[in-house]
Amino acid sequence: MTPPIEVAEILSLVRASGGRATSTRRAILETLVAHTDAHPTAERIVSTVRGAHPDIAESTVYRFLDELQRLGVVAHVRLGNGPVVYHFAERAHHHHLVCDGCGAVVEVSAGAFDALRRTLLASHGFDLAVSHATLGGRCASCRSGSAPG
Amino acid sequence: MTPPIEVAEILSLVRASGGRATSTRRAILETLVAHTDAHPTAERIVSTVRGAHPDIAESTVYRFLDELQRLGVVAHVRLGNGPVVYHFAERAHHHHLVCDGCGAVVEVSAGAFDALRRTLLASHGFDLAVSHATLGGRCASCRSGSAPG
DNA sequence: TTGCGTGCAAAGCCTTTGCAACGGT
DNA sequence: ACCGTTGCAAAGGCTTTGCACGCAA
Repeated sequence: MTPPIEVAEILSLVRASGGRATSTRRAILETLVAHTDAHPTAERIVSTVRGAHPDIAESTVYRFLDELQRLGVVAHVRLGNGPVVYHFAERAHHHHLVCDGCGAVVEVSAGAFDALRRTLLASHGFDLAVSHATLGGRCASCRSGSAPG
Repeated sequence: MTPPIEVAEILSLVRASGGRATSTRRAILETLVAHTDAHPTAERIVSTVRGAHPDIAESTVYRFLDELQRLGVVAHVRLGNGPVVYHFAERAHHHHLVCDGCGAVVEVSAGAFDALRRTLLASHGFDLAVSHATLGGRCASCRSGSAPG
């Protein structure tokens, strides 16, 4: 039930779900693995993959990322107002705090959310994703200053 | 420090910050007050305001909502993939759970977040907004069924 | 009178869609 | 051979921007 994070395993999962393991998809996955600790946008993924596949289309990346998301392999997150960023669902044991004042993004380990997660499951039957939260608020430095951005 | 939720008070706040109290702005605020318990999009606000101001431009609404957000009067929230929705910051004592499977939006009272809020403040100096959270996960009905959307 | 606010129209950013050719199984 | 996948290009949804006129303070 735990989605894999190795290229070969993910491609097996794709095949098992009726999809096909193409070289383009392998290249996209390799890029994602290389960015495991970052939060690449679709555009960033495209330009990295172009190293190996110069003709890859943006739409291909969007479509495959969508499928990976459906399979539970990756999650997409909105940080601030920019484009969506992607990351492996299993690898991302953190959530994001986005400052309303300056737009800074702070990562918090998912452990801080354990209690909340249990609460939401009990009260609303809602299973909070370990990887998928973006919370607004005001960061330490914006709070010490006075005015909003 | 608590932002007001009455039209006249908000317009005073706008003036105090160097802005001007125009009839267009009054109409936008009245629309927001009328939608206090909903989550209107910019488009919804525009079409409602057109009742009183047929020629109001979308850009005017976006610009004023931006300013209200800077003043801390309203917050904007992303629910799912659609357009941003707006609401009064003070009135919204709830957060949003968005189901990754079916897109359903569940509201949770902010009280459930009190413990988390204290934790984040202590550990990261981050002041979680009472009104600004959107959490991903899987809702009760999608969990009882088996497959994702 | 000063300069912010406004409508209009156009551009912008990110993402999705249609379609014919391609390629995995 | 079948059918999912791809590149290309165009459209799409939502939001922002430029500019000249109008109006609040």
